[in-house]
Amino acid sequence: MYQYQYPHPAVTVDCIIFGFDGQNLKVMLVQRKSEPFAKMWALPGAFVNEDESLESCAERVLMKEGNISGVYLEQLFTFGTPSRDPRERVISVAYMGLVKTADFELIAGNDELQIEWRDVEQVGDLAFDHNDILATAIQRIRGKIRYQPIGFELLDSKFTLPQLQQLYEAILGQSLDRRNFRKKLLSMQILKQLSEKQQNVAHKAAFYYEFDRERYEVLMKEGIYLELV
Amino acid sequence: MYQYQYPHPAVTVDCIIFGFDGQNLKVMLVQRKSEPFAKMWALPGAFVNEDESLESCAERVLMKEGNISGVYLEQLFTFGTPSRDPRERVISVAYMGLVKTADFELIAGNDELQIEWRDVEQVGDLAFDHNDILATAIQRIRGKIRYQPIGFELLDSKFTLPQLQQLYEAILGQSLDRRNFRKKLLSMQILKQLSEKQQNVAHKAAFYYEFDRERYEVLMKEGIYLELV
DNA sequence: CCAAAAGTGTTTATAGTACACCCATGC
DNA sequence: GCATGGGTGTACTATAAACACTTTTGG
Repeated sequence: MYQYQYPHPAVTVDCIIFGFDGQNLKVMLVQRKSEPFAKMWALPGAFVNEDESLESCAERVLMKEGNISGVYLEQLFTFGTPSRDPRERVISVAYMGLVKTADFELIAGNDELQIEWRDVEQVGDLAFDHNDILATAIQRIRGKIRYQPIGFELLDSKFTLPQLQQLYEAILGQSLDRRNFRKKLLSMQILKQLSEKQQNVAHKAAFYYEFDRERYEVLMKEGIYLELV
Repeated sequence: MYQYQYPHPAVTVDCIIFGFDGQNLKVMLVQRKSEPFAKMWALPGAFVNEDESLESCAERVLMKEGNISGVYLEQLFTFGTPSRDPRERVISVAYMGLVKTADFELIAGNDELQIEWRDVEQVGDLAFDHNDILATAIQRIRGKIRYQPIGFELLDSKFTLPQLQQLYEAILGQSLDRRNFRKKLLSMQILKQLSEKQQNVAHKAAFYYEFDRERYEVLMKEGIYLELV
């Protein structure tokens, strides 16, 4: 038993993990085994341990659900409505993660019946206030992808420009002009073209590119403001 | 005594309240009466009550320190490094507030020796990790003022364009061209010019303007993206 | 040779930037 | 009449937006 002089809320970290399958933006969901909200789908999360930072807690969740580490993570928002959990006062710090789905091995935790990637447009009613959390995350990724090179976190390290454009279109929910998209992305010089091309495609093969992180860091140090789309 | 089966951290809300004195951007600081960090300056804050939302807690802090309500508040970030408070694990949800200093009556709380507006450039060492929190807030306001009409929250409802420009220059830490600044702000049509002018100034009197909130909301509904500076 | 998707340039419109002089007011 | 700060317009540059045809590949 843990005793305190004043009431202390429980604190969890809930994770919105976005992935991309080449067509649509996906989010990782788990199906709860126990009450409250048994059998409902929810965002993966964990209670924060006593000596663990919030970010480490998010990393622990990723390790638990998919045996993965070292991915892009950012704090999203903290949800603290007193009634958001029927058991007790629970404050949830939400983290947004961007991963390559291929690197992830989905492993349902002990409290979970299933785990899966779900299209962000086909998420039904989630447990707790997780629909609100997801909505906040979608808003964040839509805003951020325009001026920070976070899209690359969702693709393999080698990707074609049409794949990158498809990702932007899926996230923004609108189509973009191919010529203008290429012109803009290439003009910032944060992409390295490889000599390698796509193989076995029934049309002209696209070149692969890589994100040039060093070049990007140089631009950031110079205080250059990117507007990617 | 409050008992829990698992350890629960304490949760506080700390507030970064920005004000503007016509020249420089100010932040509200309180001087701590007791340990830890006795006599040091800190951001005003409070422990979150059991049945209070995070936002209500921030509002309570504002009411306590300055008997004010109904001001602009937004959640900034949650700071949760395990060692950030030497007493016990304390997670702090930071809120940023923008106020008109004239509306505020500074009232030192029971735990506080003093309370004052301090120039953001002249804040020394603060208690806890409050220098980090302040740095995050300055970054946020600098980013946000470029595309959201939050500057008006720091000025009287009637203001002149040179006053508004002075505010932008203070926040961004750079000077702006007067003609271009006026052109841009006026072109978005979110300012209403009043017939009234400045009085008793030893130079040409400037016209007063008001922020046109209804017009702004219409623009937002149309999905128009403003870039104010 | 056909279908499918990749690659490519130019023109036009819009927005940003740089810059200097006259005007109104109080003392 | 002088010092102080308010108000204004134009030319130039850079960026954004619109738009159609040719190329490569597998089947």
